[in-house]
Formats: sequence, C-alpha cells, structure tokens
Amino acid sequence: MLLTPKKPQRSTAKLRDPEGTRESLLQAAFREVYRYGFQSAGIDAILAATNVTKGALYHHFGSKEALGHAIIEEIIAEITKDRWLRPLEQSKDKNPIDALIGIVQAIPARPRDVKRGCPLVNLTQEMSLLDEQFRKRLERIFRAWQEGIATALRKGQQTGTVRHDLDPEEAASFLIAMVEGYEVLAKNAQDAKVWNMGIKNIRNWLSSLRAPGTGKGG
Amino acid sequence: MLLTPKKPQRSTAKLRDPEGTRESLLQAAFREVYRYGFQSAGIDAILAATNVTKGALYHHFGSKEALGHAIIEEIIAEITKDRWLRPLEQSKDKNPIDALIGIVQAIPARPRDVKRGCPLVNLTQEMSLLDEQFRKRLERIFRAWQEGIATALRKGQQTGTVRHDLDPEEAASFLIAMVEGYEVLAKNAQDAKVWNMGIKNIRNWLSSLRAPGTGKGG
DNA sequence: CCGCGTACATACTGGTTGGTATGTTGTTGA
DNA sequence: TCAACAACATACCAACCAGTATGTACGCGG
Repeated sequence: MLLTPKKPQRSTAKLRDPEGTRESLLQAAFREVYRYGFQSAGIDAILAATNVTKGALYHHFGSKEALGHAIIEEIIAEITKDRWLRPLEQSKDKNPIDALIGIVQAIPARPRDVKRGCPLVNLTQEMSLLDEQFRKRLERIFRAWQEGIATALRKGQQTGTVRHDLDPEEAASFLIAMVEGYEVLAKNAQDAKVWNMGIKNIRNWLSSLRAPGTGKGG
Repeated sequence: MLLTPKKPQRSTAKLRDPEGTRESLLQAAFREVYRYGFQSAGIDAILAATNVTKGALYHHFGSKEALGHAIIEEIIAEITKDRWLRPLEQSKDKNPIDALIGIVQAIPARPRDVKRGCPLVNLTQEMSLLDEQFRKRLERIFRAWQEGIATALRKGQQTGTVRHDLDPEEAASFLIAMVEGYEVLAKNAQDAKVWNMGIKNIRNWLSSLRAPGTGKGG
C-alpha cells in the first residue's frame, strides 16, 4: 500500500464547489507571479500559499503555462478593465480628459504597488519574446486598453472638449507608454515619489490635449 | 583515476590572456540574459555559447549573481554611456534638443532589437524587487542617464535654446519614461512600427521644449 | 444502492541547475 | 630549477521543480 488515505477534512459547506478552489488557486498564483515573475514562481510555492494540493492544481489547469494564460485572461485583463475601461465608459458624457486624469491619479501609489510595478508590464517584459501564446494574450489587453482610451478621446473630439489636431490612437498609445515608463522608473527606484512626479507630468500632458478655450470640468 | 587529462589545446597566442576569457564570457552571458532574463539564463547555456568551461567561469566569477553584477556594470552601463552620455557630451555646443532628437532616432529600430527590448528595462523589471544588489547597480545607471540629460538641458537653458519654464531633472526623467514605455509597447507588439511611432511622438515632445523663437539647428 | 464521473490527495520521478571537489598545465619569481 | 600560483578542465552532486501515477471521497443519475 503506497498511499495512506488522508481523512477528508473538507467542511460540508465546501462540497461541490468547483469554482472556489480554482479561483483561490488563480489568486495565489497571480500573487506569486506578480512578485517573482512567471518562470520563477514555483508551483510548490503557489500551493504553499493556499491549502490546495498539486493534484487539485493539475486537475484545474493542464500545465503551468495554462495557469499563466488563465492569470492573464481572468485577472490581469480584469484589472485593466476595472481601472481604465469601465471608468471611461461610466463617465461617457464627461470630459474624457478629466476622466483620464482621474484614472491616472487613482492608480495606487502605495509603496507596495509601486515597488512591484504593473503586472501587465512585468509579464510582457518577461514572456513576450519567449512565448507567443503569452504575447498574444497580453497584446489583446494592450489593444483593448488603447482602444478604450482612443474611443474616449474621439468622443471628446466630437463634443468639442478635445483638440482636433491629434490622432486618438496615437495619443492613447502615448499615454500608455508614459504610464508604463514611469512605472518602470518607480519600480527601479522603489520609491513612490518617482511615481507621483510621473502622475504630475502625465496630468500636465493630458491637460495639453484640451480643446482651446475648454477649461477644467465639462 | 577520475580525470582523463585533456590535452591542452590552448593556442600559444592564448597563453596568459586573463581578460580574453573573462570578456567573452561576459559577452555571452549578456546575450543569454538579454534574451531569456537573468534567472532563466542557464549557466550551462552561457557556457555552451562559448568554448569556456564551468571551471573557468567560476574562476572569474564567484557566483551567478556576481556574473550578473558584472553584466550590469561592464556591459549595460557602457551601452547607456555609448548611446546617450557620450553623444550628449560630444555635442556640447549644439542645441541639446537637436542632440537628443538625434540620439532617440539613432536607437536601433531593427526588428531584432525591438523584439528584445531594452536590456536595462528588462533587468530592472525582473530583478529590482528581488535583489537589492541588482537594483542598486541598475539605479546608478538610471541616475547617470537622467543626470546626463538634465545637464544638457540645463546648459541649453543657459545658452537660450531650451525653455526656462521646465525643470531639467523632471524633463529628463519624463524623456526616459517615454523611451522605456514605448520600448515596452514595441516589445509586446513585437513590431518596429510601434517603436517608430514612439520616436515620432518623442521627437514632437522634445521639439516642444525649444525656447520660443528658436528654430531647428543651433 | 450502485456505478461512474468529478474533485481532489499523496508519493514519486526524471530532468535540470547552480555550485563544488579535485585534478592538470603553464608561468613566474626567487 | 623549483615551488607557488593563476588559469583553467572534468566529473560529480544535492536541491529543486514541473509533471505524473495512482489512489480515495463525494455526489448524482438511474
């Protein structure tokens, strides 16, 4: 007899809860990947951060790669939506520049977040070149992000709050590049002050996109 | 007898050449780290890319970490100096904005480079949070980079080619953030077009720093 | 009440990895 | 001329790590 059958200590409430285990696994895996990177995040470390066993993990995900894909599609994509896309859609009628300034300022400046950087950039840097599957999934998020900003700017042009002499797509990617670039700088410095200075500069740049004669508020 | 003594095939020219082995080791290690990241770059893979053995590697470097430190200080720092600091110093009397535009445009847009991104950013993203020794060395490079740009801008303010209503340090870090940010975007897209669009936008921004009445050329 | 599928749990493995122990060879200073 | 040392080369190892083989517990349809 090779296996000593472990007495099953699942609480009765946990019976038939297929999504609970998967979800907590995903969350723990995200935290580990966010901190150490995908390749350095160990399966055993992820497991240790939960009360889930290896059998359960490989029941829900076919491989470490599949787990990584799920992290991108179910966690990182959601963060982007929560932070950028939904706020932009909800403030449809407002001046999009004010909305964008609000969003940028709302990005957490807590030391913990600044030090870890942006999950999207972290994974992009690590995996884009190495694994096409990862890259494609990450690119989808970038595209949606850029598209969301561009759409808001285009609407602003129609309602006259945004300058007409700019290409919405180009301005959107410029904004993303600035945000990501400052996050890299702040992560290296491990200092929230760098990030706060970045916010200030990004805000100034965003203000320069206002249509002439359009003050703050809209 | 455990070891079959290998017939020493060092060419007579290679006798007493302490720097040659070390240097080629460093170059190969840099290439591997650049491509796969520090943690994923295997010692054996580095060795396979050269005709150097493990004994030689551990003779010159105490550990993989020490090798990583040497890569930062001897290779990546040099790249930054070559690409940014020396060109800025050599064009002392010229308009610094023109010099900066020239530097940005000179950053290679070859697909190979775009796809691999910036070595400095790659290592920062991977290691800053995990290893303080790495972070400190990388931060030194960032600081020197920012300081070089800021100094050039300050001189431009004195000679009247750069607007006075900007903080040179702040503008320098803004420029760096833009460059790094676009490199992240281009790396994710794996497309040089993204990078070329970034150059265009950065150039426009740089031009906006000119003192009023100062045309191109200085 | 029974068989079958889902949802796990545990032990194990084969390959990889950074690092080391121990050897040899050529040079150089005394 | 010879001992000491730098500069390697080779074989080996212990730890780690993704993945698997094989088991059990539970619930549900029939």
